[in-house]
Amino acid sequence: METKEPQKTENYDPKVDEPKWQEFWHDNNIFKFDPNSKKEIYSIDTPPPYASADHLHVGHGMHYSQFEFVARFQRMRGKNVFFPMGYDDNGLPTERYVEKKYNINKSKTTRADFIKLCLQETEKTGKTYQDLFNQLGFSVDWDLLFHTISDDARRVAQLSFIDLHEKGRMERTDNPTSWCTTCQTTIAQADFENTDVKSHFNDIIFKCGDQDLIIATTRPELLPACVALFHHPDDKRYKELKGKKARVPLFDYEVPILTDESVDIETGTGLMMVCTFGDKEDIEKWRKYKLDSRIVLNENGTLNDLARRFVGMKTKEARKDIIAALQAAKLLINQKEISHPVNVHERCGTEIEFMQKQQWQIKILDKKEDLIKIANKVNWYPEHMKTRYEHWVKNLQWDWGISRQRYYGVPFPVWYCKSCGKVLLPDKKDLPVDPREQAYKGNCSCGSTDILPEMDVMDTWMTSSCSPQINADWGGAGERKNFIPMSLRPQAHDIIRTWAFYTIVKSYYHTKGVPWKDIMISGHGQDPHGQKMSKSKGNFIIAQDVIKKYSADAFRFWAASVKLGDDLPYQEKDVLTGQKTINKLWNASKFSMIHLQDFDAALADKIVHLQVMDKWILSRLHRLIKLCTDSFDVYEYSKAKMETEKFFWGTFCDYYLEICKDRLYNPDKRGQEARVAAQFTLYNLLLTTIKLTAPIMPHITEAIYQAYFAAKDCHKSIHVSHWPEAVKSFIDEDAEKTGDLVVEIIGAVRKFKSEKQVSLKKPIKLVIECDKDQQKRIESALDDLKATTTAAELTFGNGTIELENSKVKVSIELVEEKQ
RNA sequence: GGGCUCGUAGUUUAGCGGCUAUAACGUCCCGUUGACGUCGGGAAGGCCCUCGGUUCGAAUCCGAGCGGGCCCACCA
Repeated sequence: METKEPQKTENYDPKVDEPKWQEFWHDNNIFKFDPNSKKEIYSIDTPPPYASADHLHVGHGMHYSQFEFVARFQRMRGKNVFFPMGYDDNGLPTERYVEKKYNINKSKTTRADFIKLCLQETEKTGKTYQDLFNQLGFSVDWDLLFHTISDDARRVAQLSFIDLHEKGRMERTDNPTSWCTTCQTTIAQADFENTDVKSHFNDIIFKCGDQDLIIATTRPELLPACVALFHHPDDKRYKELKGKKARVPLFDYEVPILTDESVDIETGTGLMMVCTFGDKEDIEKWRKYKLDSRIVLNENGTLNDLARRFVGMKTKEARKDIIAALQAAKLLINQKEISHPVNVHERCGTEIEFMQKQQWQIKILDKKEDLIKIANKVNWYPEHMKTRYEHWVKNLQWDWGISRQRYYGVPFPVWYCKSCGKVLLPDKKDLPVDPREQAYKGNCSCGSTDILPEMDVMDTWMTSSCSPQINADWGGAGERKNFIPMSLRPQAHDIIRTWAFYTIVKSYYHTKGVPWKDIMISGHGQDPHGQKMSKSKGNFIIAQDVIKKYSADAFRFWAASVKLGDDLPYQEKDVLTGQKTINKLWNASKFSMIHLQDFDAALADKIVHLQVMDKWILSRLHRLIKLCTDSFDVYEYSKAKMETEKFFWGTFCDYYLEICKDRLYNPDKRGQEARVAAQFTLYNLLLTTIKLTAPIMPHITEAIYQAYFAAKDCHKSIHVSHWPEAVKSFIDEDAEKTGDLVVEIIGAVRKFKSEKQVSLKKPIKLVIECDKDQQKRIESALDDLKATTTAAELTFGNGTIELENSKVKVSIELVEEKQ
């Protein structure tokens, strides 16, 4: 294949050059995964974003950039990088997005129309994401793109269902479950979110014979659902109530009065009303004491005729009216304003209700210990994120309900026999199937042909939790064997309880193994004041806007400035610093390239006699290589970036470039050998520096590589070139000591000139007082030192003088220039 | 209420047992240096949240507290 050569430019302009290099990578298949390669595979379980956004904010860009650094590093390390992109375009998030955008809801449209709309939006958002990822310079292999609504992903999710069913992990129950009255579907514990709600504690009178019993409740609208009163067995106030019945006010029927240890004597009046179902406690007691069912809530959140004259009202409305009615009947004796946290559905903010529904669950509560153990076999970066996982698993209260009474999701591969009730599963090789659209092949074993499809779809996490299996094309024609565990799962910390957890559940149940070797967990990008970004708050900073204004490399520079796992406030000034760094890299390279025109890298290796300042900086460089490599290996890209930046700007540019100039410009004075030594050093310095920077700032480093190094370093792109090796023989402590001393003297001279307010070019007379060892050192770099400090004269005094870091005293005089 | 995490110059941060405690941005002063003014040099700026403890020695380790962020529990 012929390499396309982009046109070389004199100046580097990210607005023009970044898209050019992106095209270059694309045209030359730089990031293509090679299934036939013998190289070690490094596979990334890329987070498939929900197809439910018009724009992505800088936090998304930050998170995705952080593991993109890793992909580029591993590629340069010689790995065969499997870096896919996926879109999580099935399920409730997409449905909600569509409902909001078109102001519709599932009950007001047909399934077919709704699905069509979802698919259409899915495609649009896919395009938005692809644009962003391309603009950021993402090194994904787009041929590996997957959609969770695709046939392949459906097949995997259905295969997963059937496998779990076979393994006895799948259960169909009609246990009361959490329900969203807006989305009108069952939901899982992981879909909850907490918000503080202002409400009232209402003290309401129940009658027990002639006695008034006062119960405190926040949910008077559930009075018609009341099935019992409870108090603590040791509560003296209510001892004599045992075995008696109480009359429910307004609705006028009797409920038993029972005792249970779990009732808190201190809370409210110590008397508790149990309904079907107000909360989890109600469900427990209902089950434990086999209480009556008085289901008063409809699926859409209105009350049914058990509510008598309040029938048809929504809960909030009924609450108001029932309180008014109680007041009128003098049955409400007190009302206290409170604020309490309430579980709401994270997709729509609706308060969670409970509903008895036939649904599929994956049993997890009986395997908590195993699920914690298996997570220990994954390397967590940063490690403390594992604690969050453990706490979540320990505190789980519900099995994983995966049924959703929705349209746009992966259908269950399930039919039921109407006569015997048997669950009928398809043949695995026929997957994916859609029982809503196609008939079951064959009859039930009982002989019946009366077969009903399952109409629900699966929870969106049912698919995304299979992302490793989707990437491995489980059950597909091109199934990748030995692909799992994947090398890396990158994700943000807010979805540990969902995506990380569910993926581990699946992997453990399917294979008893881990889904990946490492997991790296990013923090959140925040607004400049450390606040969470949201559209409603108006502090939403769109990633593309920043890239457009500055550049992708500058954006990535910002994204690399925080430790893995930490939240990062968006600071425009940091992006600006990135922009300046791009400029500095280009200019330092321009200078270097001019002086490297006549340099033969291949020969130089043998003949060069390095000078002490060359040895000094090369020693530093090789320490840096070691540090960067070790850092990237444990996902500490921010450390690598910071140290490289410091070295490049503060040591390479500020000192070495100044030191070597005299040798480069004046070979007649300094000798050809001294010049070649400087060239050799410069060549290695620059090439190594841009390689170390390449994962973070891929565009500018590619531009520099192509402008000079590609032909010599012999790779099509810097991003498939070899990551630098830290070579021990370059570590030279003696040279470092000398170099540091020289640098310190240069610093002293600069300070002197600055205080005298003269140009750094101004000639001086330099007298250095130091010991013999130091004198020897300085003499070994004498010409470089004189040139850099523009010292017309340099002499040594005698004796050791204690001053500054190296205990050397320097006296400096300005030399009057002859006109 | 429980857990995790963070608290260092005006801002964002490095350091995580011993240096006069990093650096960048901002501020102030200076510099027509042949890569770069998107630059170079210099300066000012810090009770390293508070209080205890461990230690010869604490920004760093431990305990308590205060204050942010996140996660979870709390709906009677």
